[in-house]
Amino acid sequence: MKLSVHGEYALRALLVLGTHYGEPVISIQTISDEQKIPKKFLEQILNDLKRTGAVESKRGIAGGYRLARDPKEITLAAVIRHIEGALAPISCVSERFYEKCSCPDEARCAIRNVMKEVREQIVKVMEKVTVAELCERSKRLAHEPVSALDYVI
Amino acid sequence: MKLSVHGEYALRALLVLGTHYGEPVISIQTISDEQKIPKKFLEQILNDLKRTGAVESKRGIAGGYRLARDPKEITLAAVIRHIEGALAPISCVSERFYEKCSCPDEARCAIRNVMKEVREQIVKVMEKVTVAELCERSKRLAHEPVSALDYVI
DNA sequence: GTGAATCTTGACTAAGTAAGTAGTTATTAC
DNA sequence: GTAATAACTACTTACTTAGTCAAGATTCAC
Repeated sequence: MKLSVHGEYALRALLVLGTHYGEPVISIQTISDEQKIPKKFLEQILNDLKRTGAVESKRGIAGGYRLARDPKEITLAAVIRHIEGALAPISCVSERFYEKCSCPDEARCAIRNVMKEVREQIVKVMEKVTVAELCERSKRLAHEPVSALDYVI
Repeated sequence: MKLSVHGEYALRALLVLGTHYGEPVISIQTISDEQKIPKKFLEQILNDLKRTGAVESKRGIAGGYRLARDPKEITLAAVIRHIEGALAPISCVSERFYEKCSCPDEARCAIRNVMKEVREQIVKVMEKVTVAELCERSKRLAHEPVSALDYVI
């Protein structure tokens, strides 16, 4: 049920680009430093994001990346779907990456029935949250006293 | 965000064992036939399930498997956690499989904040649904007319 | 134009996971 | 006690993931 680092890094990169939205471009180096992501690996990921149309790049000495669209219009669901594929826990309940599974009667499969619920819940959150929302949360969290934050051990 | 086949097969096997709850034991062969799961692969999975305490086995000529506990007490969450590990999409929001991630300030990480919501939603469904519930759904779905079922293409 | 900084592309690799196979051990009917 | 059946254990193969390396292309300051 896990997101790959690939997907996680993509979100982290978008968060950085989102907070600097409006500025010309941000270099890979800056993102890499800020989020502690291996630079060469990050290059690949930003390239993926570029192919999906989330970011655009500028080459050369003052080059870098920036969001290609309004951060309000980039949902986490869309990003993850492009980078990782299905959000659904099993592909027989995925709407965009549907694949038939081996169970004898898919339409009457109880597991599929449950997983459809899980999928809906995941999509509900990921579709709602945009890069803009992510940035707002980040800002809000930065101002909250540490005691108010909930740690998970 | 996907469940592995391992986890899926485990649930399918438990569904079979659940519907035959009360009977002495069910052989791997039967489960394999009923759910079209490669037999030898299924052996491994049932073995895993045995180690987690969900099923118990009987060897020899009339051997097989049966649920070790009341199907009402076996939640999908518990099964998947044992077979696959964390339900959470990233391990820094997992309660039982927590791992520190590389982000600079975990407590104030916006992505973590969102993923915590996703995790909660997943857990909510998976914790609620037990093997007994799965069997009921299966029975209910079997009796519904095909037209009432929603197909996903 | 030269050089330095940056993105771009592709191949490469090491490690881990998934899926499946083969052979072994225990139980019981006869 | 032997043979059949079924659980159990260990191993293999292929694929994916996470990350590196190297060479190339573009832009801009000077």
